[in-house]
Amino acid sequence: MKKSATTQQEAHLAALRARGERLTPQRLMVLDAVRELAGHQTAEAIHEHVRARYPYANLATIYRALAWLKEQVLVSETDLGGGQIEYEYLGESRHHHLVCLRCGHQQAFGDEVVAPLLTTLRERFDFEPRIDHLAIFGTCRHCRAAAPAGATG
Amino acid sequence: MKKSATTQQEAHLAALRARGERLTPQRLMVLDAVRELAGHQTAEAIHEHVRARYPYANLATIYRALAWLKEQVLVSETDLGGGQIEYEYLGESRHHHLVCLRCGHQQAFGDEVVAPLLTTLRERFDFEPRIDHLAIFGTCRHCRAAAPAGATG
DNA sequence: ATGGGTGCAAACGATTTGCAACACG
DNA sequence: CGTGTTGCAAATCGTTTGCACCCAT
Repeated sequence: MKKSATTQQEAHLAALRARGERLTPQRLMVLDAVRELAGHQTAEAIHEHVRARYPYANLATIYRALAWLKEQVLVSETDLGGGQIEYEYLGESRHHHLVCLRCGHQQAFGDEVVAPLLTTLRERFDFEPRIDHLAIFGTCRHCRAAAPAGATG
Repeated sequence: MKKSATTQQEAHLAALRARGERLTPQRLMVLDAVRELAGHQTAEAIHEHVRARYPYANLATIYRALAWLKEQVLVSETDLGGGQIEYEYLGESRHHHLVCLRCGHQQAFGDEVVAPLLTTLRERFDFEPRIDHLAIFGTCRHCRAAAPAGATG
């Protein structure tokens, strides 16, 4: 019997309130935006989305809300090297991405693929990893087929 | 019979020359700097190091040389989130780092720990990963012991 | 001569911050 | 009521770029 994502979410938010954290409208709007947009989003894209309903929304506030949401493990922050940081909603299930260096194609994969690595790190180094999102660069299947190995750039 | 790192290096450089790549003094100096400094270094630190011998060295050139060295897989680029990109010499053996979110402590670990993950990605997604350096954040053994789990920030 | 590399200085632009007014708990 | 948050605008600062000159091929 698995609770729905929404219920889970509500519980999470309630816990935050109980901890005395401030769930301001702006923060909630940013959370909604990240959830609705889905996938990696830039601060600016999130800003636009929020602006649609709340025109006074300020970019600085978006950044501050995202930083806070990241602390609360509700949002992940990833730098795909595009000069802009990307944010993503963290639902119940973590997932990661394979990014092709040639064509830019992105493919998601589940957290279970990374789980063994995490276990190893815990056992061998007594280190508790906190991997919210992993971006692994390389060459996708299409580009592998299209060109001989070796060249990466 | 394993060749020395230096010989290996020379072979690599010779191969570049053969390919028609330009091994300018500046690029060589940057390569040396990264190798001598060891560990993650910022562009500025590398700049300082090179400057000691070649006062005319320019930051912009350092950046351009680093970008080139990265393409040649002689140097890795990592963003540890400190607002500055860090560069590291890529010797024969890859290694990665565990970074503690609390105390900032860094611990290196060998590529063999990551190897199984790479294999999985290859087999399951036909994706050829190119992981020059991985920075995994989390809580180190000391901080784990010092404080109860849960809190990450 | 020709294409690329370098030095210099100026531009860039995503993110951060100071401050006063304001809202939440 | 007091501490934390927001909005606004300006600052920050690591990195990139335009351009003229120089080098190696």
